[in-house]
Amino acid sequence: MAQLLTRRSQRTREAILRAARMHFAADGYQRSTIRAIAATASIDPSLVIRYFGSKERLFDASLDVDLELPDLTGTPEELLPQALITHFLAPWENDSDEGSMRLLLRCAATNERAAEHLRQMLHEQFTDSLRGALGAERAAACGGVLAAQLLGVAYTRYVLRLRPIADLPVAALAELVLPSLRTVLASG
Amino acid sequence: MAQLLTRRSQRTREAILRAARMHFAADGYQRSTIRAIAATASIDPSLVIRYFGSKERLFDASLDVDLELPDLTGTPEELLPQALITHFLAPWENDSDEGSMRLLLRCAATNERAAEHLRQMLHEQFTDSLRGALGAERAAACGGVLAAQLLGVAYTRYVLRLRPIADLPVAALAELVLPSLRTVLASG
DNA sequence: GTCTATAATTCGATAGAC
DNA sequence: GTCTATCGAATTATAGAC
Repeated sequence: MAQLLTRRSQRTREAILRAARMHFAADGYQRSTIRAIAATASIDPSLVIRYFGSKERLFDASLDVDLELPDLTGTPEELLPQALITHFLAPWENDSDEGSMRLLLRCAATNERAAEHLRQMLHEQFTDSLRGALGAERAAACGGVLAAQLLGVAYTRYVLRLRPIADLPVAALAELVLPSLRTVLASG
Repeated sequence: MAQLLTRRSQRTREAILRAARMHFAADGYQRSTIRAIAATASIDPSLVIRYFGSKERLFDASLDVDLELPDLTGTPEELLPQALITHFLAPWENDSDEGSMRLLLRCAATNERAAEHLRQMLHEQFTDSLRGALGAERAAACGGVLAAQLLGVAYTRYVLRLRPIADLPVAALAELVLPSLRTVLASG
């Protein structure tokens, strides 16, 4: 009995989180109202507060996502650019996940809390993943520019939706960006 | 007499616009309140409405900025990457201008009106400037990736403030990005 | 666990005195 | 042209019934 209620509350909690990510990703923090999030989740607005305490804590919970970069240790350097762009763009391309990644990039622009989250995620996951493939020294030399380029593609494609970058199939996009990534690795 | 009043109202109008750009650039559209903008401009909140009609029209006026890219027609191709990065980053580096450029990049992430403004500015000014130097065909082939890369640097440095890109002197940053820009021009 | 009702703020915008 | 006072709407968050 208690188990049933617990399961049900788990589902409610996840429904709230899913709806919150959708709204935060689409409209940013301020314009996303608890009422609208609750409506999307088909529950009462007061439940959002009951489950997450406040709008700000709900936002924090929504920001808790992963790049899910694989371990690149041992990847041959000529395959690294392709691996980087493929795995880096994957969480954005994959729409089964309702905008939890776009959320970070979008909100980091006007919300310091989200920005700190994104910086830390890039520092811990992206840079570390790179270090496994390139070693500490070269990863430090290349990491910044690589991050800027990949962030640029993501911002242009998923946030700003600027053509032609926003319209290309992901494979064509990768082809277009690969030469630059190779250059960075070669010159770093 | 009428002239004196007109000049004074001109100053007031400009003070409001300057304060608005500061707040919009720092906090985005929603979190920037008319009251706070008026306080920064040292005037009464109702004057903001009187001068600009509404918060939204004030926002539109704040978005009306220029990349001020020079005419690149005839620029030798080996000098083009350096010219691009220098002139593209200039309006962001120049802090005499109180964040009117950062405003665009930041707000475009969560405000469709700002996004449309930025897209149009890039389309009209950046792409056209490139067309003068490369011709229509090659400008179309290279423009997208170049825009993504430069936007990536700008987003990383001025909006996200991710190190090391955010901390580098602008000359060192240009050196770091130049190889990639050359590669794009060479492969486009 | 869920919902109704509402308290407490805060905001954009207006009316009118000076 | 500028300021005081305030309206009306929207928001987060809470209290308490069921």
